[in-house]
Amino acid sequence: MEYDVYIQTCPTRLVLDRLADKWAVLVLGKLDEQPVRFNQLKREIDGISQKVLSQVLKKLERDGLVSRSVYATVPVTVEYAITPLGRTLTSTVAALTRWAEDNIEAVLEAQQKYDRSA
Amino acid sequence: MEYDVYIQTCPTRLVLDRLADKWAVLVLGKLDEQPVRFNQLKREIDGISQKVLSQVLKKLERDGLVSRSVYATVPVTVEYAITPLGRTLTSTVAALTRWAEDNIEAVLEAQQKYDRSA
DNA sequence: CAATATGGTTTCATTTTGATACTAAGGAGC
DNA sequence: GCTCCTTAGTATCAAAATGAAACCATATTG
Repeated sequence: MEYDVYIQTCPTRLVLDRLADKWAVLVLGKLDEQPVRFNQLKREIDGISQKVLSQVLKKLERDGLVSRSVYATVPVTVEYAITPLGRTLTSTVAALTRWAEDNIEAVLEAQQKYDRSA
Repeated sequence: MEYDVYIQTCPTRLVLDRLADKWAVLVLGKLDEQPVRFNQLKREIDGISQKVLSQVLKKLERDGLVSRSVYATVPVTVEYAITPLGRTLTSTVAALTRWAEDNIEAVLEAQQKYDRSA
């Protein structure tokens, strides 16, 4: 197989575009812990809008990374969970958020140095 | 320090937003192999525009992940290279592209299944 | 009878992105 | 000496994505 993300028309490019997204990373990170309902996700991912959360979940579901279950309660309950395929990805996206948290101070320092010299 | 990417105003959120980006991932992946010049990057990252490449490189440089060296040749040579800080990140972003290449078929299958049932 | 909760969709203004053209400086070919 | 090519970008403008807010149906609570 000749898949290569560096070729624009390669389908892997579309997948990378989906995953290399701030909101997708945060959603997958939350679902990795446990299944979560729509509004709970919205509350836990500070700053995400309903529209974007809805769109991200729909795309992740379409890609087979997330499953959606509806329960006929009142009001309706919709629970999102990670799939086995999605589970193979979570350690990678978790590494991204961990890197950000571990190296934020070095990054901020570099930014200040850059801004002073400019 | 209480850094948490799930808080909107946390500086780590800005870093995640920078890294969780298709173009940044592809640029870092190329620079991980060796220093590369501007137009060579543009040629190797199929589909990137000059403007976006320029912006991404500038931000990565500001964050201390990439260094920029200018040589007074004719025409001028500008070489971009990964920094030690950037080097601590490349294995993570490489894992992202590798996941995309390894799991693309499962994703495409999930998409077809989803589209058929809709 | 109004307020709150569920999980969304719709609308519209603002941002971001991408495609294209343009810059300047020098070398190569004719 | 004229034209084209290369370098590494910036400027411009249309198109697409995003974000904030309002709206929807349903049903329970106060």
